[in-house]
Amino acid sequence: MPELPEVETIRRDLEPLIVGRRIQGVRIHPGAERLAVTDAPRALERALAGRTVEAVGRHGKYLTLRLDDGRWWVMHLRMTGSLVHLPADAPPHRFERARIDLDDGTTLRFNDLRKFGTWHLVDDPVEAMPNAGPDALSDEFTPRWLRERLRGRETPVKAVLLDQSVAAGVGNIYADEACWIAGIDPRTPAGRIGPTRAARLHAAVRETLEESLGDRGSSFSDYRDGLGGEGMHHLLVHVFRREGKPCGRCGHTIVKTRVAGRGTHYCPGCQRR
DNA sequence: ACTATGCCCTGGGTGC
DNA sequence: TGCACCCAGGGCATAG
Repeated sequence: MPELPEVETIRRDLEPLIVGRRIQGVRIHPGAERLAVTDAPRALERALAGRTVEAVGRHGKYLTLRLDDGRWWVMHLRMTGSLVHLPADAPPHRFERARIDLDDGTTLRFNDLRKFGTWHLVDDPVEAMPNAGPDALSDEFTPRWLRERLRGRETPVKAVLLDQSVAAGVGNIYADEACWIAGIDPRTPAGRIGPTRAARLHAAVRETLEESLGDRGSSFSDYRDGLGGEGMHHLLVHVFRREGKPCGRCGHTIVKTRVAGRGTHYCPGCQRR
């Protein structure tokens, strides 16, 4: 599942390889028509052909490619998507859903087992992400902002962390990790998190995202970076998918439960309500 | 306004 | 070995 650290790794990998490159052609493969959200597949392919990539940005889990006609190609990889730079003659991955040919003889391959990924072609990136709040690594995501968004809510604190209007880019892995770092039970009603713990949680969100980014993300299953390689951070997580194993801080056995409809991992020994 | 649930999708794992 | 079933989940739509 590419979350903020994974998408940022892809962005950094691809930026030097595709900025200034002209798109020779785009092909959305049969069966992957739903990838194209804003236009029909053939119309999207036509609109992208001939454009030059001017910048590669990111907001939350969205990749944003600025084109030379002023429009934005906004991609979301959802759970199993990847975007890999390869030579034109490299064989397709088993789950290749689309292919982009560039003017230097290289390609980008959009691979996506579950076909949940999306492409938008828009005048402004916000059109593709109407509910996106501040990026979790931006200056706009502050302890005060998080505290305000937690206040008065009955919903579990983890559900607030997963809300992209609160902190864009946090997904299931890093929500669990942030709660562990902060010593907070992910089921805790959000309104019970006071200013001190909110500040701790804010710092924990930043810490887990930055640590993972330093390790080029986490490759639990399908995630690959912009060059097709794996991240390292899944080897260093504290709780995510570590149920049955000992907590590195207190030694209690990590458990798995369900919170906000998502598999949730925490340590009952040192994460408090 | 807030909260919970279902939908999309398919490979991999489990149980019989 | 084969087959049916269930699970994973981001973002959105819908219902209560």
